[in-house]
Amino acid sequence: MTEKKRQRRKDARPDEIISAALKEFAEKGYAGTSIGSVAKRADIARSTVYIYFDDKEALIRQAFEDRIGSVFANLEPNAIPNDLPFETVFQGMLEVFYARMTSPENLVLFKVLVSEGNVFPELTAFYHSTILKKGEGFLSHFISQAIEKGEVRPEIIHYDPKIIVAPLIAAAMWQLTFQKLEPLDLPKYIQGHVDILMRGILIGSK
Amino acid sequence: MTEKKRQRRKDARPDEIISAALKEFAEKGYAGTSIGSVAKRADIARSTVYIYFDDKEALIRQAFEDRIGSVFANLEPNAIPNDLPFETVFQGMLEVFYARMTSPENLVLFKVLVSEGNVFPELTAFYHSTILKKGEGFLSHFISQAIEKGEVRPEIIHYDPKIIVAPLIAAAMWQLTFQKLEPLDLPKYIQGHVDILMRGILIGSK
DNA sequence: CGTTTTAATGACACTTATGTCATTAAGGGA
DNA sequence: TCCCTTAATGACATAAGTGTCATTAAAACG
Repeated sequence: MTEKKRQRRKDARPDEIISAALKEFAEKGYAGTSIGSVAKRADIARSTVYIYFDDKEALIRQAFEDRIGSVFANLEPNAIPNDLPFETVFQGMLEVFYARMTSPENLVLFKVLVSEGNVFPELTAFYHSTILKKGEGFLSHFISQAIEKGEVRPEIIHYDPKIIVAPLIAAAMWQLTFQKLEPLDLPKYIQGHVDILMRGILIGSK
Repeated sequence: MTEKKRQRRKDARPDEIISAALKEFAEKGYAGTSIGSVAKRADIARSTVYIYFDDKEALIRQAFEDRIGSVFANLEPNAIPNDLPFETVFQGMLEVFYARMTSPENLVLFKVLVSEGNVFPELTAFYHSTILKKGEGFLSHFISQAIEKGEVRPEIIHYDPKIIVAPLIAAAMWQLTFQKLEPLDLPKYIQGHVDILMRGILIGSK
């Protein structure tokens, strides 16, 4: 059996606890997770958790604040290359979005959001403004550029931009719920998304 | 205050309890709901619930079995009119799907599924085979017909059919989570879905 | 090396939920 | 109308989780 020795690591603890918590949340859901199980997973005493977090609510709050950034980190609207055809750039962009949205890291947050959105409206609002609005802004900007350059039908700007990325949201949803049962063939799925969408929004069909 | 009098209603109880449970689940989530709160909502004693259901798990199981049917009830592939243009029929079909998928009844099941899918894999499997596979089959059949009639590009059959209805799943997802914050303009959303999709999959663009 | 600080712990009191069961009374049949 | 079946209830025992606090010991410091 592994001998245990107390360790004092004030700085590292919070992050370790959050990581452990997110793993638990992914498995049992937020409401189904006890502080005790988080502590066990982090390999510390239950009461130690209370040194760093007031309660489970503070834990999920902090988790959102800490981890939500990674989803859209390092995405700069200005970084979009202006000389390549829309379709090429768009596909590249989508691939990044898909990878990030379907990452285990983001899927947990997503899952907690769906389950506990009613209970913690601030989390919903936070995710909405941080991830979705940012993504939507990024997307709109990008589409506008393409319209100006005459590549995309101008009417498109009047549609709900969510339509454009709906398959992305659906994919996250799907992976979250049915991955084990029938995992998505993501590259193929993306290809379908891009093909149909491009024909749907580009000026002049192939 | 309302005077209470015991009532013996063996036949009606199970359904009343399930209804109360689903309302609770919608508000607090499955894991966050106690048998006590369900009983209170159904206006009966807590122990009465145990007469009809072994435990909370039995309750959600029964709820799925009872209520899942309504989503795709009365949908017959053969009932699809064969003489109207694909776009017209498809839009009509989508409208029905949207209405059913975003109904509160279905959204609760959906929510429970996302939150508790890991904990109760059978529920996931049940929903998958009952709702999704059925919907997918229905859709594929419909698309095939349209391809045969020369209305839809034949390549479409090779795509993941989920792409076609992804905006539908995304819409359910959205309503479930962000309805209060930023409700979908469903008719407009559907219009966007249909427009882009039709241009994307029909033979010859407008 | 001895002292001091404080992170970490285990035990305690408390709250909330579960599942069972003997008791009660609704209401249909004789 | 009275009785008898059994649906419904309230009370009980048990289990699981919460948050607090005095005690312990790691490790930084002089």
